[in-house]
Amino acid sequence: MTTTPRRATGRPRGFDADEALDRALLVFWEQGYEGASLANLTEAMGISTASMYATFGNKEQLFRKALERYDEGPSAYVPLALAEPTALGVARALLAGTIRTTTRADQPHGCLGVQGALATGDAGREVRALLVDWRKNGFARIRERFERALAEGDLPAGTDPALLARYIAILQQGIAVEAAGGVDPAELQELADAALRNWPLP
Amino acid sequence: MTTTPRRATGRPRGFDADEALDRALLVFWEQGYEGASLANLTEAMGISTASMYATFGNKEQLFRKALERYDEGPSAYVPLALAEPTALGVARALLAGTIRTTTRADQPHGCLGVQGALATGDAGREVRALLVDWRKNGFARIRERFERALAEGDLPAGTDPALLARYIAILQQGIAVEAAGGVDPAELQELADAALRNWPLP
DNA sequence: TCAGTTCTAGAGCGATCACTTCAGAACTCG
DNA sequence: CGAGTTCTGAAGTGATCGCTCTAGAACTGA
Repeated sequence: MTTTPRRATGRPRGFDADEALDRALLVFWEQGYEGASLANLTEAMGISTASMYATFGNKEQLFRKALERYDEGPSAYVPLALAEPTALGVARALLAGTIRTTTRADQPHGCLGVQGALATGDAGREVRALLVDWRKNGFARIRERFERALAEGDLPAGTDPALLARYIAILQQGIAVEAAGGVDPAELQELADAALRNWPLP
Repeated sequence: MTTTPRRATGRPRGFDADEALDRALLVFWEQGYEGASLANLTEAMGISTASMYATFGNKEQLFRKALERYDEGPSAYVPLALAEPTALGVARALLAGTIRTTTRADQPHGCLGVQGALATGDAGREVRALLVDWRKNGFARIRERFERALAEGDLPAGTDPALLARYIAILQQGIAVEAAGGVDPAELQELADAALRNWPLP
């Protein structure tokens, strides 16, 4: 479904493509696009390189699909947060979701969209650009949500929605870097609370 | 001086070690530790691999020395900022310095201490840990400065210096990620001003 | 001048990189 | 059943990885 549409004929695939993708996601998340070798990936996925190429195309396309899984799974808190009724509620939910996702014990720490390919050599140039767009898109969705909040009177007149959105995005990314370094989630949550203490109320 | 003490005898080195290090720094900064290949590095440095190994040891030690150069050069604003007379002045100078350093047109965008090795494969594990320590140390210096400010009455009683330091560190790292994505420095400066608008004054 | 020392260009090391090939296994359909 | 299709394990592709070796160049001190 999320990968290749199955044909009715021929030898059936000997593995679950979505499950293999989830395992690849964990490898990319922890080691980054360039740091994750095909040997690492296929070993974690439990399949041969031939199966990987037949199913996913190549390493870059595997990463793109892993990023989509990241959106559907670990990053699924974002649309839920944006649906919160108030701008402050949105901000709170975004930061709490970021902290939860970047510090979970059973997952790599940090954010795939940040550490997946922040600086790369030539081989990673396109994936690097992909993640720049991914982060830009995240910012744009927050900005649009705050623009709506402003129009609805949920933010005081004169508030700059883009500036506020940039504030949240920067806090998210800063939190992701801290989380990658192993900082305690409780401390990050304390910080998130403090960072929203002077939120502009209508 | 910063590298190998010169002997009086033998064939003299045919290049300036510090200048070569500066060029290596730029490559690591842009491509990250794993993304920068020895071929990239030595080509930028203008020397052979044999000269690189004789002078700097190996790739990891080259990175460690490049990070020291980073502290002395692009990151030299930090001790100056910490020497500002007030806590608010410290915070302002740290954010302004971060923005300046991570967005200069003649340098790679972003921060070496963040994007040099945020997520790596096995080969980059030690450099990754090195940068975690580098960031931890940066945070600790800010925290200590704010503890002093609290003792001096430059921050209101009851203020948590560690929390405030974490706030600055997270803003710095978030700014670094945004800068790596090409965000306009003017917008980042606007954000920095806004983020300090509710600073706790004594 | 010449012995002693250090540096460097070029070739080359085994290992690993992303990726491909191919023979045969495992299925569906008629 | 056999024909047709698809998947997979193993072996192997050229390129590049970080790193080393060696011959000789370039210096100093005696």
